[in-house]
Amino acid sequence: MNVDTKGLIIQVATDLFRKKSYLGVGISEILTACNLSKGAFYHHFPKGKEELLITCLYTMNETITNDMKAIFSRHETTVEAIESMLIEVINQYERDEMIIGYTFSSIVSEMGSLSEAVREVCENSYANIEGIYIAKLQADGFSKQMAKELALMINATIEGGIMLCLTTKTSKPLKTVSKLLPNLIKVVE
Amino acid sequence: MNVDTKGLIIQVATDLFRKKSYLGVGISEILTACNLSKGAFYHHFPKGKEELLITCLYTMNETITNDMKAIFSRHETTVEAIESMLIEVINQYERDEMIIGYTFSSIVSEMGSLSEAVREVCENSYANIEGIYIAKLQADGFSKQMAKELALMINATIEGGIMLCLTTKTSKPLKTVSKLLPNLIKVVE
DNA sequence: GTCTATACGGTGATAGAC
DNA sequence: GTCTATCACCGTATAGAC
Repeated sequence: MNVDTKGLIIQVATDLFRKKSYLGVGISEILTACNLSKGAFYHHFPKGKEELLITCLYTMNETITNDMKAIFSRHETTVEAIESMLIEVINQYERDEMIIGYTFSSIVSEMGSLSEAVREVCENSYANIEGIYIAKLQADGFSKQMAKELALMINATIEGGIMLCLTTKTSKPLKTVSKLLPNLIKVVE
Repeated sequence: MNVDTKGLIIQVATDLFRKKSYLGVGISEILTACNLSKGAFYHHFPKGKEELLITCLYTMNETITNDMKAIFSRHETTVEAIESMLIEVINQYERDEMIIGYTFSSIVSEMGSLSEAVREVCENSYANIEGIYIAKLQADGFSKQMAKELALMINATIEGGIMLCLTTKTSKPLKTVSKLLPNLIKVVE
């Protein structure tokens, strides 16, 4: 019936993992939402739930970096690109009451110490995200060293801001981040 | 035998929750580590695991804010206090390979959308932490409005930095945060 | 490639003895 | 206040029919 069962599982699982965390969602729940049975699942993911998670992380990573690259190519400077990106995240959060990208922190918190494989995928995803910042910052004229440090700061602040949005159930933290983050970049510019 | 069984449970549970996340630890595991049985546990926490978590969060919050207040009273400015605080966190992380405070993000990620009660305790804890920053920033001469925004930024950046430390298994992210965060505060000072 | 049926361990939680 | 025994349920995972 369905052309791409595996794709459906990944899509539904990614959505549920974001909403209810990885450990908070069971395979049965995912399969019920997909209208599929265990047999179908273990055919596509013989190594089970963790294999599914890692696959989800890879596709998330690809989506995020593609989105970011598109935004960053449309703007002159790093500051402008980040402001534009954050506006998009904030709008999406206010619309869906859920942040659907740019963050792997929940997975790291849950699985970072339990699964080395999962931690490495997350580390790699963050490196990709910071890579985009670094390239743009260097184009802005920052030294490679400074660009690296700033990229890390930007990544940390945005991730922290997202987490505070989830904690307070408002978009205010990300709005403040969007307002003050440019100061960090401009001060050394 | 033990003078304070409830305190022991809280202590051991807090430690395990930090190491393996809330959903990743079962009650049985906590009780084995305590050398106790279900009966003892449900005597002290009749409402079960979530009640235990909330109790742990309260004591964590108290410890963190007490530690922070002690550090902040020893230093003249916000920048100095934060630098001192981060040095402590970094040293502790390099010693124990685990961050044992200043962060509720893993709990928020896991339980924020599943339990409103837990989310509210975390929100309150973050408000307490930011309150300490705000008081010091105002003593530095910042306006109330500016102090609030800066406190949020500081909180977000440090939480994000901690999360990146866990992801990369190094203390580098927090070191960079410690180095660059003062720029954010000084630029408007 | 998808189904049904099942195995088996672990979960949170309860009841009742001491 | 702590124990043992037991509960029903859900977790992941497997086997075999179609």
